[in-house]
Amino acid sequence: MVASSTGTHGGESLLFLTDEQLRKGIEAMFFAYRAFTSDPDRILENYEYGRAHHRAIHFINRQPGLTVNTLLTMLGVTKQSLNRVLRTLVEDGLVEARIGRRDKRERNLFLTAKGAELERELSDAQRARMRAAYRAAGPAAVAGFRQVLEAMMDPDLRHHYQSMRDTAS
Amino acid sequence: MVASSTGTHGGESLLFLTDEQLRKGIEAMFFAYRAFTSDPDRILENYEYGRAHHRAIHFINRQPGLTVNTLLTMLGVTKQSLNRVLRTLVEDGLVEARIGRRDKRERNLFLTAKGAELERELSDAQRARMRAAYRAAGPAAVAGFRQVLEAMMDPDLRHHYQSMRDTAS
DNA sequence: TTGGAAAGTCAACATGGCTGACATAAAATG
DNA sequence: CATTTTATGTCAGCCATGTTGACTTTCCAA
Repeated sequence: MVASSTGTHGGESLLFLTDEQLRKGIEAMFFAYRAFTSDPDRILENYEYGRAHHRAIHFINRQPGLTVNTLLTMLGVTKQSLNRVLRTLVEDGLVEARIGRRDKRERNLFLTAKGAELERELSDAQRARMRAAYRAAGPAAVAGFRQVLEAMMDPDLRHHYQSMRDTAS
Repeated sequence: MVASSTGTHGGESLLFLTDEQLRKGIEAMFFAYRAFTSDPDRILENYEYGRAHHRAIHFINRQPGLTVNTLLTMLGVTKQSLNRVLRTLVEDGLVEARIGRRDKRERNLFLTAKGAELERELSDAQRARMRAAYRAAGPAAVAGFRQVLEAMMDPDLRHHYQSMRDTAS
């Protein structure tokens, strides 16, 4: 632990809220996110796909059968933008778009076996880095990591994050 | 199922390293980073600048007088890409590129008063979110947050991160 | 029956990555 | 001094992925 920033009994040091500490946090986000995306990006160079395809595949895998609209709000892009990506994934047989049973206007999205295979390759790489970082930092740090990230999210997106099935995979 | 990886053999619970936990971490990074960039992005819409300009301004502010090459490696883009951004910033009087004293081939980059002003506006917004997240999560969580992010970085970029002037702690 | 929602599509445009090629000035090296 | 290397800048073009706007089809629901 950062000793100096934890010395807060009644006196409230709040050293961890200095502009300098906040700036360190900002840069940590920048550099870590770069690393975080680099592994899948490297893999995707071998395919005709990009980061946008990865994101779509990730969320379809996470929540099989989700509708286009749901995916849209999770990704935070326009339907035109997503559609361009989704179309190639469907054409290439990585994603299946089944007409909704209740509501036939909706499309429920699923990964095919081929799609699941790519998803695994991408997420394996990403998990490997995450696992190494988690292991190096330890359980307590991981808890803090998650707490801060969750507090940083916009409330509506936080709901998407929290609503994840915690038992899956 | 993750059940197998929840096994607590040896007494040390590695529950935080299950695939499910790692996936939560991956999504936390995604959603948090989205939020993290949203505030400056919103501000930049009022100007003719984008995220790339923000990043350049950020690092020039952090390390006044740094060379183009240094900035290049920190940002991890090509010189053509950076130059496009840097040129507009210099033309618009936000950045000054002074010829190096020791080595006249080099350009030392500085923010002008106008550049510093925009930097402050952008980083104020970003810090505000970071501060709120830090405050909500507390000092111990912040320490863990930083530990995990640092462990996640590529070693060479980690050096850039660590070499920051760190006045506090 | 009609209005609105879900999805798909076309077109056009902006940003910001990339590669490749080339120019200039200055440092470094033989 | 001559040559090579380095730091920077620039032009041209390509690609991925974001945007807005307009329009269609299908279908649910009031």
